[in-house]
Amino acid sequence: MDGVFERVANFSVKDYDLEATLNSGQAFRWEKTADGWEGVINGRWARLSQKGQWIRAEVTHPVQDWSWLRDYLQLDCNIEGIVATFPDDPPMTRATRACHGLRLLRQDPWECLASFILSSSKQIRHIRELIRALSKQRGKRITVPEGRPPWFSFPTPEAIAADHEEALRQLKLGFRAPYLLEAARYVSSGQLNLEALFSLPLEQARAELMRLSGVGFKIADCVLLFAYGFHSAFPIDVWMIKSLQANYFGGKRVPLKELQAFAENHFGSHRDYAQQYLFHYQRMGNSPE
DNA sequence: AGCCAGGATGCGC
DNA sequence: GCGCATCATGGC
Repeated sequence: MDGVFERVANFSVKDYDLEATLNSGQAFRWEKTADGWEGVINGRWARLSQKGQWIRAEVTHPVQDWSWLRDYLQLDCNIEGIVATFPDDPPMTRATRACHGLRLLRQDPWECLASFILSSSKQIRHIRELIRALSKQRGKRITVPEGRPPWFSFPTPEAIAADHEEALRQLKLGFRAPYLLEAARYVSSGQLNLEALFSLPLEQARAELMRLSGVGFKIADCVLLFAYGFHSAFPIDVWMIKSLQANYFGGKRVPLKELQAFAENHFGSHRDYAQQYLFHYQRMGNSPE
């Protein structure tokens, strides 16, 4: 790729729904404006918008190689092939049709881990507010175009690790404060090597994440989905419990263990995407947002 | 007022 | 092994 340096790029896309993708509970910093979606990728401000078959990206620093953005947005994934692996049953078909174009992002592991530690027992809009406040208080101010409100990078593990539980509690993190602090100290000290998880099998990567207090099966699988791209991760939260029970168990209550076993067997080799489609479809129905 | 939110943990049984 | 209370906060 030897293009020229540009601040704007346009990408031809097929079967891509940018709004659904940025607003489906996998990333928490994207904000809708009159001109698209503003957010931060790899510590830099970006604005994304979509018109039909085109996604437009605007950044503050001239870029020659846009592969980082193609990777983040997963522009090159074969969504048709993935959808073809879904089970051929009515609920899955409904969700697939309703969420056409929804993708899984490929996010930074630390930001994703920290974000989902904070997500515990919180509504999505509260998670967004928490992360906005945390970034403002502990991140660095970054360059934005003239006239745009200030933006801050997501705080590094080092910045959090140097902090104190009580100070974090004042940012309204609640019982999540010690969890985030421990995670930051594990990562910044090298006790947990997030880069190394890319080359581990799913079960080992999951076990590594679950060494952290405050990280159980569900949060671990969210990170394995949204940052690492493990195809067999299948986080089950309250929305997925509702979805699975309503669609596959006649509305009856089912123990979590049983739901996990069902998901493991039923949703095929791309459970990652099947999960996100069911989740988003469930949340569209009676969305609190 | 009580219940719920992209949960996890520690306790009693 | 299971169910249950508890953790902190905000919105309905």
